[in-house]
Amino acid sequence: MEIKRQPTVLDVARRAGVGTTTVSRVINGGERVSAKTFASVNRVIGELGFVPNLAARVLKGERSKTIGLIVPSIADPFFASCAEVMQKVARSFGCLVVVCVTGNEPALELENIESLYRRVDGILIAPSHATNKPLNERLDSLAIPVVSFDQPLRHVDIPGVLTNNYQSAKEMTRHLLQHGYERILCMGGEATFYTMLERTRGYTAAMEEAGMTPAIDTAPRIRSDEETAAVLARHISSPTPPRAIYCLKNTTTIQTYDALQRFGIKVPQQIALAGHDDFLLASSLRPSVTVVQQPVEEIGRTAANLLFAKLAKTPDKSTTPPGHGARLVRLRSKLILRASCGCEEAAPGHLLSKFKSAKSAAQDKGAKGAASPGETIS
Amino acid sequence: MEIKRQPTVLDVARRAGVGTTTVSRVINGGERVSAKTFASVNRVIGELGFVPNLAARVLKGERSKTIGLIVPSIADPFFASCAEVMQKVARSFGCLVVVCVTGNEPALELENIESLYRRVDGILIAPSHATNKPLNERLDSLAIPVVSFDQPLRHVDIPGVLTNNYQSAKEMTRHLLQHGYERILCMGGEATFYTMLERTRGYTAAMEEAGMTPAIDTAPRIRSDEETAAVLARHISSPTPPRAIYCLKNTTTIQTYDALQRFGIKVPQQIALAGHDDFLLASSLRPSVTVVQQPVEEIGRTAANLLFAKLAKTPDKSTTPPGHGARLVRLRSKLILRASCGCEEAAPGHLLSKFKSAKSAAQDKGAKGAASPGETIS
DNA sequence: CTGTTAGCGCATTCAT
DNA sequence: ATGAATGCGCTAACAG
Repeated sequence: MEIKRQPTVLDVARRAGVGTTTVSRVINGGERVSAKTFASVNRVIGELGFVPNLAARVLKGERSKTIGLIVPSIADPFFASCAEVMQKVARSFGCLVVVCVTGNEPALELENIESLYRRVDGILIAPSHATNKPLNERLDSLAIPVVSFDQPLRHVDIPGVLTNNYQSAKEMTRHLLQHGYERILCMGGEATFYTMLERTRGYTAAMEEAGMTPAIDTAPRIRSDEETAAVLARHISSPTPPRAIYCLKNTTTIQTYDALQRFGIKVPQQIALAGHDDFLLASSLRPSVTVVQQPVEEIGRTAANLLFAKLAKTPDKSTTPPGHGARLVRLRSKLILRASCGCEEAAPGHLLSKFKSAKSAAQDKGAKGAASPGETIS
Repeated sequence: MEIKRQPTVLDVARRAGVGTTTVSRVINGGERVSAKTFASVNRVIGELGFVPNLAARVLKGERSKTIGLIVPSIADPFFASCAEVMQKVARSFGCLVVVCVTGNEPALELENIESLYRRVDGILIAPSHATNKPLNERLDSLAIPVVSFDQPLRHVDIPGVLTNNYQSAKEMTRHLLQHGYERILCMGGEATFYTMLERTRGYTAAMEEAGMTPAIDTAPRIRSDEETAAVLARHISSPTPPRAIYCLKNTTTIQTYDALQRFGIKVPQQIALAGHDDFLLASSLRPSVTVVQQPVEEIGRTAANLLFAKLAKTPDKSTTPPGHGARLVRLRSKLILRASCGCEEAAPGHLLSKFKSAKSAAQDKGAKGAASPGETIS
């Protein structure tokens, strides 16, 4: 465990009998260096365990090889999955990712941007409010590439990746209507967010298109389990109880599902249910839950790639603000029709027989290591 | 949108009519500076929008105000929740968090450590293998504080936070035994990990204590849905099918639960189920799922605090390796007894009446936009 | 192909 | 209480 000072380019240079420039060239790919010196310098680098000091590089105007990710919450499965892919994309570009969570508080969003600024090469952000003026302006003046996802940034020249919230909400509502349900309630919290607004719009459009009266019950803040249950109870007890419910967001869907269970209400026989955003176990619940599924990983990958594309276009050190070319990429969500909306449950029956045949095949070492390669994470 | 060069201490100094030293003093708290100059310098800083350049500071030997977090996956709810608290703790210390995911691959773990080294002030790591030699040694030679969590690091002087996996697995198995089940199967993937090993040990101990024969079916890698189903099918079809199943990890629990549903097997009547690690919706499923619940947030908070405690002890710039004082903090998990193990389901009945009273009070505008501000309802 | 040299922006001795 | 000068480690002119 040597506590010696970390070796520098100068140490390497001396030991290799060359100048510091040559060392610098070698660690940067070895342009304009003879194969011989290249090799010998590289050897010395190995011997000394030399690692270039990033701070010094950055000070010289090089990139920090780090990008920032700003999300409302990293514990939220949606953002967690996004972060995972983004991290992978970043690593493929030799970049690290620093994660900031905002809890959807504009003040924290701004604060995070400040602490990220001049420490990262670019920023990926899932803003809480599309029209946050100070945020928009600050991001616009940043001189490093920014890409938004999940929600767009209005009024500024910043590209973003989002899904067709409006369209898919409309389709889901239509589907509910096709089941013959007339009174369809739209429930959710965080009603002020862009995504929620879009979904509400889609719901309303489908209802009006069918000549039905939209019934929307949202709250500005995310609702607790108990709040959701109380709201639901009120609607159920009303003279015109809903025949179906469309939830704007997966936590609402889960809370609603849970409350319906507790109330002893049969889904979908008494009240049908559909939600926006898929969630783990949605297919394992009985009844399984019908949802609009967003292409989460694709969102993350697309946003990250967009950012690195901008980074690639802007030569190092150029302080030039990201040129005009803002684009909104809109990805398509899918309707996953399961049982809670009234569609047939995928025959739950005794599928055991299906696996019986596997029995002999897997009889080897207790199925040990019979791992199918990669990407299992679905 | 000024594209001007970022202001430096020199710019501030000139404009304020003082020397750079004074500016430096001001931005570092203002020791040895008259109140008057302090104020005037501060004003200029505001006017110019001056922000100290971190790279230059780091180059001078200051801290980077950044910590690294290395986890197998950030999409995993357990690590995502940890990350969220850690991020919060870090921010309270003015630090950012860079997240690296390893997919449990030792090579990536090492690679991440290298890319983090000399860019962060400390590292939080959830190692995949407690006894990974190169990893242990590298971490030990790092000269910056390291704290492990979820799994310990063996053979090195590095503190860690973990839960009583052995004990809680034993208790859960005992509970299953108390239900009168005799053949209890222990299932899981990633069998080589410390946490899994500990849980397996606990299960075995409880079984042997009761004079039962342990039956363990694990795989070195995490299993896919289909693999789990196949493994399960084999056991069920065997001459001595299990009466209960203890799953080592939440994904396994979910997969098993799902497979049992598909097989049309009644839980817990035909086969009882219990798992290690709680998960979202475990209480909403019917039957609800009995689990060992780890204090996730507490793990994250404790680990982060441990790291910052070490950071506080080591004065800036000191290259002194973290002194000896490694401690393992062991947090207690809880048994959450729900229905899948055979315990009574919390009466699902028609609790609607409980909420009926809210009806009249909320009868206003057809519930449209009748969003009660925040938490009023409770 | 290779070496010398001058900063990048800041904290810091050492004078004053 | 304040300032001038120095160097952290690296890259990029600019010679050779």
